[in-house]
Amino acid sequence: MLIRTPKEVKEIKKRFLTHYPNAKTELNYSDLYQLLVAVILSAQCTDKRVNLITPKLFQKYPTIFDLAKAEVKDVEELIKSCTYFSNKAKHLVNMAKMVVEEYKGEIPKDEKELVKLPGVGKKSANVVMIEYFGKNLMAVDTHVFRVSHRLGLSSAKTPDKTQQELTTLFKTDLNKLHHAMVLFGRYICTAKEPKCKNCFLKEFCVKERDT
DNA sequence: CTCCCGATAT
DNA sequence: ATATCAGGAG
Repeated sequence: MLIRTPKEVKEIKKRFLTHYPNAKTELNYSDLYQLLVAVILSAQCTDKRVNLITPKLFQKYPTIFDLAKAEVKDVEELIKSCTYFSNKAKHLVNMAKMVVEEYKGEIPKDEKELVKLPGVGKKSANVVMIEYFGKNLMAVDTHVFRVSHRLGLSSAKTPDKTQQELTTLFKTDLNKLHHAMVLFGRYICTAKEPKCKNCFLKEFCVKERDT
């Protein structure tokens, strides 16, 4: 269902883009391998925490080939301050093994292939496509999902559906909008106590606190 | 739909 | 002490 008029959508889009002109991920990385690892670790975990973990991890495993040969227990030790560390340690090593064995060590460059990797779901694959390859895609994480609902841009019950709706509504600059909406959700339209005083989209808030 | 499961704010 | 944050796999 469409709550926002096309004119309102345009205005919301414009404000996101002007308030966050240079939005990008807050994950630290220096190449595609590091970005993919950081994104896998960031599932249900804050970027801040991931950034605390990755320096030592990348020092011990500088390339995907090193990670493919790693002991899961050693990886666990390095990422244990991260939520679901046990699953993620397995995913990281298995992901690296798959890339080495099935893709000659070359991390795939499209979403369809990325999603096949252990620990990589739709949101993570989209984030990599947006961040590294600059693709015009909308990735829907918990922030984008919440913000979309509060702004009346989506009433979908699943992130997948919200992604389709946002893609249809915005059409262009989806990658920039993704980053902008994440930052907006993380620092202003927060899950718990939204900073409504600092909100530059107040007038579009449906004021329904889900959950 | 359940499990996974640490850190931080309250 | 407890509620809340934050995605993917089986």
